[in-house]
Amino acid sequence: MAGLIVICGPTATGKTALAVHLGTVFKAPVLSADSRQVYRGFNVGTAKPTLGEQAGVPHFLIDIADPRETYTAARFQQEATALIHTFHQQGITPILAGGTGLYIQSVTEGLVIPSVAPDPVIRELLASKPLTALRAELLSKDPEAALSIHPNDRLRTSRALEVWYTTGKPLSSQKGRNPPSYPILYLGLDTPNRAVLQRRIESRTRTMVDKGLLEEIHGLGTQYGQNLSLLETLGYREFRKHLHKECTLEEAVQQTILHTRQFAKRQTTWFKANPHTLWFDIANHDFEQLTDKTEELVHDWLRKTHIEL
RNA sequence: GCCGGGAUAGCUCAGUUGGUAGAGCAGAGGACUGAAAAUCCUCGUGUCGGCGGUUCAAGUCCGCCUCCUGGCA
Repeated sequence: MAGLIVICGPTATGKTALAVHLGTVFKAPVLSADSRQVYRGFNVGTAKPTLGEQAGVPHFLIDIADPRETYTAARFQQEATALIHTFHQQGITPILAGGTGLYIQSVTEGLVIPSVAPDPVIRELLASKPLTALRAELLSKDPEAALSIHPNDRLRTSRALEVWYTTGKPLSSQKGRNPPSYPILYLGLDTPNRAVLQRRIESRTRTMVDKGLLEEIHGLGTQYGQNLSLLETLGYREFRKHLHKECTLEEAVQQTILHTRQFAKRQTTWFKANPHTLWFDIANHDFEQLTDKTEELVHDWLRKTHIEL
């Protein structure tokens, strides 16, 4: 019997460090659940685990996509699920750690994602039409989806239509859940003290600059072209403006901090919805206390769920 | 010193012929099924710089004062 240990929480709370620590202690591989760390070349700006961190514990689902392709939640689900299955066959309980809520949920709740791959042609067509027209069309084709999607949400409206066009069936009838049967332990890192998180985000942003974020962005731009859409990613977008002389370095830093804080809030909202998560306030614990407590919890959980290492 | 411009929500500013005020950004909360570091929703009482005056009624008109700001000296 094997299970899964999830480490979730907003950005800059120390998920990576905790995952590496627990992975080392329990000899568990770490699966990253991060929609940007999957891409090769996006290292500094995504706070990707360093080679040193990855050396002690095997990491997966990092550097598995080319920046020119579009990695998706469905693909993540397939790859993560396959990895977990493989580990379980060896009696290994892996750690799934990251900040992309949808990616984690796709695995832990076994989301049944309609199997319609993004179609660039359809998307381009939909992008050219006024949103009200898309909305009206969706209301007639898939009223259930239309009513659950806000009229201003172009992205979701388009997606629902894309599913309709390619399958002839409504998106709403193709969604579902098929949760896995193995036990899952959810550990969450966050803090109600927003000032603490703000400081961590600020220092991390400045550290990224010191570690060569600007050089990384420049390199990606020359390697893949300036219209690489991934360069619009939070933290890359802002500093790219500075590289293009559209703002000062400090302005880019401030914008990044601001946007990261707003992003962290969205992550918090997402993860809060899971009632099973055991939360740890990073403002009240130093790293050692955190590792002690979580180690103990993992031990208890392993015993309780009859998981052997 | 003289002549202008300004002072309204944390910030930048709207405010029509007088009827006790509203946008963007910030902030707070929320949603989320093949783009998710994306996309989207909800939330606005503030001595309208101060004191007087005119008026049924003043952010809005008049006077004085304070503080910014541009020009001329």
